[in-house]
Amino acid sequence: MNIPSEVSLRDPDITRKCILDAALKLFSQKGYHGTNVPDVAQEAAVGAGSIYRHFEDKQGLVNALYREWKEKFRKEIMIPMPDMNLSFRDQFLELWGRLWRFYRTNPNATVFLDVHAHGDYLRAECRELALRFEEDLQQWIKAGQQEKVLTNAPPFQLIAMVYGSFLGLVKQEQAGRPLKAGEIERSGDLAWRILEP
Amino acid sequence: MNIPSEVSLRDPDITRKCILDAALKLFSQKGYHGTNVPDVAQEAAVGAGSIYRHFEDKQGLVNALYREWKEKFRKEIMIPMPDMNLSFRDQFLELWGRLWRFYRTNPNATVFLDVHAHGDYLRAECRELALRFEEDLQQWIKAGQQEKVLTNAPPFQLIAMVYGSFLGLVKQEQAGRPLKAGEIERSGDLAWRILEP
Amino acid sequence: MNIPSEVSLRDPDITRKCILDAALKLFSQKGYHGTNVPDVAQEAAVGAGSIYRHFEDKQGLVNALYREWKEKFRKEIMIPMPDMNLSFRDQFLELWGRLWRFYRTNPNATVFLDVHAHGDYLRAECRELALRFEEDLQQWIKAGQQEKVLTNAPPFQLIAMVYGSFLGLVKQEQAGRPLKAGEIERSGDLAWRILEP
Amino acid sequence: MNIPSEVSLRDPDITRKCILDAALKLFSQKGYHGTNVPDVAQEAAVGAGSIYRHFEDKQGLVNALYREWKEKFRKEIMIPMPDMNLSFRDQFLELWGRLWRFYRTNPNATVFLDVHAHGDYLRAECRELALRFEEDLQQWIKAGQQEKVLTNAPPFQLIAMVYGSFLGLVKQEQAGRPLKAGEIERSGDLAWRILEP
DNA sequence: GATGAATGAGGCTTCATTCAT
DNA sequence: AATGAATGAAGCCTCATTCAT
Repeated sequence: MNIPSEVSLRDPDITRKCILDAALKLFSQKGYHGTNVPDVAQEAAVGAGSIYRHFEDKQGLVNALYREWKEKFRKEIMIPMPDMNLSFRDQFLELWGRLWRFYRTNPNATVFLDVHAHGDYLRAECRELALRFEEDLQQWIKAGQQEKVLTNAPPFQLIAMVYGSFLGLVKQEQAGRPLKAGEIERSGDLAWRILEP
Repeated sequence: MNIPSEVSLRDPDITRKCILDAALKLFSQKGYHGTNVPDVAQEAAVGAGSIYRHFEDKQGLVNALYREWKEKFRKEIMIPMPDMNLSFRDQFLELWGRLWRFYRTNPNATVFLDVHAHGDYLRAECRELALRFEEDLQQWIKAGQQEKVLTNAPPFQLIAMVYGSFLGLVKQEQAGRPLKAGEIERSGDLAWRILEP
Repeated sequence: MNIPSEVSLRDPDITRKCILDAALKLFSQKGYHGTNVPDVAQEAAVGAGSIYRHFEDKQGLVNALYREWKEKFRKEIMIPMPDMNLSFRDQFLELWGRLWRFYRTNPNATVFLDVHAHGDYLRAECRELALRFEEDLQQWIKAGQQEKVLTNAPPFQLIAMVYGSFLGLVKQEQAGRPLKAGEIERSGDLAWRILEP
Repeated sequence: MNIPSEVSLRDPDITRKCILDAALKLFSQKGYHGTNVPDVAQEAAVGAGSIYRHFEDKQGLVNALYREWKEKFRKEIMIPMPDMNLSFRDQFLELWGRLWRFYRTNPNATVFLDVHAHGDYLRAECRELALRFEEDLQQWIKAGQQEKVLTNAPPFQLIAMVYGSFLGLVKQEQAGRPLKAGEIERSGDLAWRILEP
């Protein structure tokens, strides 16, 4: 009854990658509920049914996407931790630079991770990933606070303010106001001020 | 004097208010596409059809909601501008305090305005509202920069970083980690550092 | 976006009845999996969505249908039980006559109850209904066996053979070979022989 | 003499048999529309595509299955016809015994033939098979009626009642209430009564 | 001949919207 | 003005079928 108009010979892993890339683009632009599966399929240039060969369902797709990117994000930002012989300021500037590198390389992923951080379609496992990441950062902050080279405030709040600053700038870029090279460096100086003793 | 022989059981304006409140709650929690009209009606304790008597359609509802709250937000934050005889630092702390007052009084609205700031269901008119607001803030920043009491960086970026910090803290609260009274004040100090010369 | 082409003013209970009747017809003819919901809607002359206003889903629909008809069947066959002053033969012939009356009045329902008796989409509650019915019949058989006016064999088996005979004849009718009036009566005589001592 | 240099790993006929067996199991349990082709393939431990190498399509598969089993059924029940020197009662008991032997050897097939006897996916050829079988039985009945050793009623109806009784007992077994050896024999006595003059 | 990933029509279900009451 | 049952387009998902390997 159904005649596939074109049979792809792609490696299954490549098909999976195409789907994830298409989903990333659409989810980051239109959100989870605003994106529909057939559109993801079209963007990925696969049949709608193929998505279900690689993912349980739409929810399984966001969760896989979130997990993959959150993990990638964590690794690129946190591993390896900046050289502890550097000053905390320089360590911070390194982290800030990594954030920007990640964003510039993966703008959609950066937006996606922000927008989907609290959807009720994310499974517990994904929420824990996010938590674990913040706890690692917290350790770093606490160390600096004990050395009196970071200001004294609840670590979670410092993280929230610094990462919030970063996301604020990201939204500027997304709205069509990109930062120039020097401005990015400058923004690191400004963000560092939040943390200074 | 005429005494109405029959008094409508519900003031239409009250019905409208109920709908807007219900929509605010649901839109802020589940997003535009994740919220459906019958649920808004139920939350508002009105019939589904009644929504269409007060708003063109679902899109008309978000737009009205966004306009009303963005306007309210603008007024509560910007009007009147802090006393220009105060130091810029104190002016800023006043603005930061207003942000927190607004958030604590209207947490759903604060989240709503953030989450829906870039939906493609927002009509141009709403986007302009947001822009105009930022331009007013920009003026304030530029004035400070000319007086050399605010750091030199593109005003839009400073706004983005400061408001981003605020939103970062708001997300912390939404995630169940509320700031104590002293911490809010402290956060103002920290945010101010971004703007210092 | 959607404009109902025709708005029905039917009493909701009537709509529900129309859906049940349409479902009975199609389920009995094509089975559960062979019947699709839009077809039921069309047969019932309602919109496809309306079915979900009255029933949880397709499974909820079969279950409701099965429950209603199994109950109706039980009442028409078993209530009131034939006069116990009659001979068991006459009691049986009365029951056999009721079966035929039920079938002739509700041929689709008779087939439906047979075909769907063991579907794994039937909820436990429905299966119990069927069981309870058989247990009542069993009581009647056991009474006759104690009076030595019914043959001695496991009651369940006697029920199975007699009701099987009835269903065999029903299938003949469904295949286009209806029994004439006298033949129905005759079939009662023949079926009775199974039960005779 | 030629020795094949390479022996096919699987005899095609065996593959075909595996598919038919898997289909029999699933079709008998879940019906035609309730069974899907990939599941048949998995049950048969073959690739989904292999089914289409042996059968036209899903409909071709049921039809082949029905034809094979109906034919096997006919042969096991009717060939050779019981010794005509036996009394009709003994001839009947022989047939009844064959029915039970067939069922006990092929329970799925027995259920399958019953459940799928009237599906509209069966091609005319299959329906005729069923008809021809009944006509043969009819001949046997008519002969007995002419000898006045079988009761006088339309042969089709007698067949329907007797075979209906058999199916009723089969359904009991399928429902988990198996007949003991003596009860099967007993059921033959009871079924015979339907036919007695 | 066998495989199984890919396909997309079609099934089940949701929900924005209407309108008779 | 308010209601809420009804509607049907559109979304999510299944599965019969194909074909490159």
